[in-house]
Amino acid sequence: MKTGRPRGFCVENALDRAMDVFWRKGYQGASLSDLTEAMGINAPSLYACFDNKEGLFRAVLDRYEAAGKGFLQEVLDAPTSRASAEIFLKGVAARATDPDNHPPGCLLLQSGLAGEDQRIPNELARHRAEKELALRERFACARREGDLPQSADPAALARYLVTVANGMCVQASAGAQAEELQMVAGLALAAWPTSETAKRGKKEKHKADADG
Amino acid sequence: MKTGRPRGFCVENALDRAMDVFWRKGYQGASLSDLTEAMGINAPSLYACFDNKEGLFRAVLDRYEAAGKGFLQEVLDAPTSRASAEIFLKGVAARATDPDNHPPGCLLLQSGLAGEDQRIPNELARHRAEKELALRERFACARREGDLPQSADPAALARYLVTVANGMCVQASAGAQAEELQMVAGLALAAWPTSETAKRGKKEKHKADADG
DNA sequence: GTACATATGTAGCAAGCGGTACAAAAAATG
DNA sequence: CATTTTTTGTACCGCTTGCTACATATGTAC
Repeated sequence: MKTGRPRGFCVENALDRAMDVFWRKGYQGASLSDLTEAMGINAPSLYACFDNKEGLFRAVLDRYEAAGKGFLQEVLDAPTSRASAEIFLKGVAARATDPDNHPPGCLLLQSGLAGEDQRIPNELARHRAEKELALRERFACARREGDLPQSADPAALARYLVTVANGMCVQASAGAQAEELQMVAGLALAAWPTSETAKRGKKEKHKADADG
Repeated sequence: MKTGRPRGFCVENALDRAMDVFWRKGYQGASLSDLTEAMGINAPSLYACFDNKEGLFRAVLDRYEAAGKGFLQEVLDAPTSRASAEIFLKGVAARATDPDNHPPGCLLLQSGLAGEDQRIPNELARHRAEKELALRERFACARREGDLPQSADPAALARYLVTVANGMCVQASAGAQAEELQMVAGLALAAWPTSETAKRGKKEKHKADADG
């Protein structure tokens, strides 16, 4: 058994409180006093557990990513690339405007696009890029399987989706409503390329209409 | 003639230097020392001219908006809504990745989505919303004139465009290349609704093909 | 019990923050 | 010339920042 005085607070609860502060105020805007007050602990406890402010932030980031892992998997597991795109965009729209749970927007953007040094912005960009990569591989696979036309560019499609998603998060942080973002998601999906088989289907239907 | 010792620096040059600092470091991340050093002046000169840090930032914002006014007008003056959308998205892609002139991304996002108090984020959101409004009115006009189908929603289309634009700026700040964003713009434009006349034109062409 | 290991609260550190007091400097006005 | 008005550089203010020294509290191991 581990010896020593036991920790007097729940790490996960504390991380959730800290996440809320970083989310609302950004990395730089969140002061140690803000954080310790929200977490209900004193500075030495924070430093003993997370080393420093950046360590705390990275722990928050890990927890954030863990919480979003299920959603990403749901997106990747969708039967078609089109379904993946739809679940992704509509899910982001819903999650970015979820009234309880979290502030509007996305922690990966709110906490800092820019900073006195670039380390945190870079870290956040890395996390975002990971998801873009996952989508790209999903779509590359879809193209190999004929679910996407050969003319489709998996990298471009993935980039397009995360671009729209990031934009929706910006809109959400500025007060956009869930329904408004759902409409954006719907519009964005209209750009999705039609698969070869679907194209053929359409052509045949047209031909049938003309013949009939 | 105005009496007193003349100002020893060019206000517009100083604002450009300050803009660069705010752009790269964000509002909070830009310290007074950073700003005065970049502007080549001492603190008292800054305070005499711009009141305080927030005053300087608002002056920078005004200058930023003035510089972008021509581009916005070009977008609104385009002959069709579709052309407006294309000029807008491709222009944003180009401007967000312009290597000289400015850091990558967009000042209205880089300088702060979140902050210790919400005043700057709100101000930035207001500026972004202004452009969305201008686009909405452009598209509402286009619908009245038959350039957009009656089924099209001008507000949704405007929101969609600024969402994609904001997303592209996020991508640019994370290092995305100009060509990559141009592809995103191209994809996003594929979602643009077809006008009634264009639809009719297509149908007639199909009919002609079938007839021929 | 005693010894040890870890966590906690108080109190405070050096450094940097946004902002300013003050006197010298540089122009127009008479 | 002296006067007035504004800007400039130096030097500094009070405050907050991220962070820590230190003594005490609270657990396990023996």
